[in-house]
Amino acid sequence: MDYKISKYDIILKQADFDLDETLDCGQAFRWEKVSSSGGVKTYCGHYLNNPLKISQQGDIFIFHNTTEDDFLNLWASYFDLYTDYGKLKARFCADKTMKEAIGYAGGIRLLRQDKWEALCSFIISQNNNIPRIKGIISRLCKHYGGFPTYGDLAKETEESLGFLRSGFRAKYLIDAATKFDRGELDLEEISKSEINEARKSLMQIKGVGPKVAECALLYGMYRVEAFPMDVWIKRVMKDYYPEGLPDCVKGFEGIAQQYLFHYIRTANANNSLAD
DNA sequence: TTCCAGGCGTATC
DNA sequence: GATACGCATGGA
Repeated sequence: MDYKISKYDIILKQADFDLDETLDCGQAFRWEKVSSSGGVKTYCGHYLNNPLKISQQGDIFIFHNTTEDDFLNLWASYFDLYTDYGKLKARFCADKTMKEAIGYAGGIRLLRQDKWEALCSFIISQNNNIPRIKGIISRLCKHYGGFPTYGDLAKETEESLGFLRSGFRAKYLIDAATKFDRGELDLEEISKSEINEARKSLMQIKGVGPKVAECALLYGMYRVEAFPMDVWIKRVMKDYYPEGLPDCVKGFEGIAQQYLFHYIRTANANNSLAD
């Protein structure tokens, strides 16, 4: 990794990385763009309630007020910096559609998020839109002074979570929290299970179906072979891959999915403008 | 006003 | 196992 320490900051030179494409592409919901001017963009957010302010100018990144220890142990892992995306992208580009998708947003990286937070986030995501998902999670974190533990949520009721305005999803959050709090399910164990076993375990939670389970596995447990099928990816499959995914993404379907999700949504937005 | 959003539970066949 | 429908909320 090509980085140096400058007073209280870490300065990193990193290819295949863009903050907008990675932090605002619907995989994480707690990052906020705080400024963008003169080619420098800055985001603030958290991993496991550790705060970070990060800036980007081209392929140079500044991790503000960060120790080398935190950079190497927390953030390099969170941003998946130990994975060679150049190599992955080259492999994916054997497919024409993948090549085009990567051309739209080659700076997407799969974040290694917290298991519990990712599960909750995607329970909240169902039949919902991204701005409102962010609003609900923001109210949740504001209320608890950080992302709540499952112990915190296990104490709540549908009524006491009314402030979230999360609708029918509140009871699903409580059911998940209760199952982990009582030890009926174990996130560490699930993350190490064979993937079909893991899917089955997660789907014991009310409000967790195939899609949410797949997201929890991909975004919270870095199971890159998981492939969440939402309304957008269903369109991709219908329009581009009626015969199924190409061989070149095998084993990394989840990372390929990130590029495809961004691609179909961007293409759709552009078509809407043209209509 | 109506439609839709990174789906799922339930009822019905 | 497949298919239809309701669901809370709020932005477009």
